[in-house]
Amino acid sequence: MRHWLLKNEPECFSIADLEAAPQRTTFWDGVRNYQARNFLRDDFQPGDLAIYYHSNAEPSAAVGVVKIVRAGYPDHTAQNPKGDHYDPKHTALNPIWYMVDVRHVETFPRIVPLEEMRKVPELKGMELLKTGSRLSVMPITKAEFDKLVKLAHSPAPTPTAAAKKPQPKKKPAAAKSKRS
DNA sequence: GCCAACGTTGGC
DNA sequence: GCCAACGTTGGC
Repeated sequence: MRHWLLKNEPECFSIADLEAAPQRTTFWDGVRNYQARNFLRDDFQPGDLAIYYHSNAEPSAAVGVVKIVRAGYPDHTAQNPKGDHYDPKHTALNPIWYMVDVRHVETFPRIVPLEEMRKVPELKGMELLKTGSRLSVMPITKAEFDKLVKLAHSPAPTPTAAAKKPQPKKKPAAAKSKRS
């Protein structure tokens, strides 16, 4: 059994949306990157667990756990010319893009922000933390998975005086259209 | 909003 | 097959 990290913008589909979905399950569609596709098509297995990560969020953070309930199969949203994820090169006979089904397992009692993850030695090796990392589907180790779950069930770290910075004023997030 | 980093495209 | 231009991602 493998462990994964799945990234999505909450404006697009948040973990709350997944929790509210029928059977608390959805297909993880719209991945249009070959490296991520290979993971989805070749390596995801039912029973695998994944960290749900909110990107472009305030703050960006690990927010929960999902379980893979169906292995990779062709992403039919690539065949919808009206959809955001249309790709004319993808056909039913020669599929290019794949998706998996995921089911909600847990919404963390405390989210683990990216900023906090960067400070945890056990998480140093994660692809997510690398500069310029844009993969939306990536493997993580069991140790990394367990550490994130443990952090999410522990109190927030108390910032030291030195680490405390005045928070710059933030504008409320503008309404965003669904990501393409 | 800015912009660095990245993947993809297309001219040659 | 190179690589510059382009579009996108995503933290800040």
